[in-house]
Amino acid sequence: MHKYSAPNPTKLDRKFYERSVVEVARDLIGKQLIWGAHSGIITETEAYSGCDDPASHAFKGATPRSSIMFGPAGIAYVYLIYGMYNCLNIITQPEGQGSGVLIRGMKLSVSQPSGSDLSQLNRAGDLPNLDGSGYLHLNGPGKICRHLNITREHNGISFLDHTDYYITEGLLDPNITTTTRIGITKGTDKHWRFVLVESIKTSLDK
DNA sequence: CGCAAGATTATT
DNA sequence: ATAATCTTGCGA
Repeated sequence: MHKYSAPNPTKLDRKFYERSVVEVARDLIGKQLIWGAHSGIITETEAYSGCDDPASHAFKGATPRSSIMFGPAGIAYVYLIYGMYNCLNIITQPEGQGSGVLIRGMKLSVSQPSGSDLSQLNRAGDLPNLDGSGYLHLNGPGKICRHLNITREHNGISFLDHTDYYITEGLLDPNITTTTRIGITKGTDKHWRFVLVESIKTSLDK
């Protein structure tokens, strides 16, 4: 059984996001993401650093697209990949450094399961729920944005000063593993992918 | 201005 | 394995 932080958890603040991108990526695992009417536990992240990371959009410096990565921490960076999927990132580190965390997986709270959601709801052995309802495991950055209706229109919104877009405390003591990052051809040596162990699919899952 | 590559996903 | 689909950034 998981332990959750106390009710009325505090919103993660600028100091949290301003740290090293790898630390922030790791520490976002198990946190609760609030996105409008949606909320869920973050289960998978990847760190993308700046000029030292060839896989990062910030590698070659600020471009029209990547300049947001060099801005202040705690800001959403949403980009389109392969012409059809959006990806949500959160900018980290002090201004001018160019880095961000890709949100790759989450357990979305589903209080009124219906239709196609029903067949995908996770059941036995899964994370317990905050409110007694179900979780939908969104494993993949494109799936998250599709389900939560996150688009490039949200590029630049702040997680620090909105009442309906923010991240709070979640699991008290999450088990986290690291692997190399997914879907990239450069920077494959860095183990900057973080996964909540309890969310890893096993043969016992349905 | 043309073009290749891309932090993905669903399907075969 | 591969198609789908279009933006971005680079080089000419």
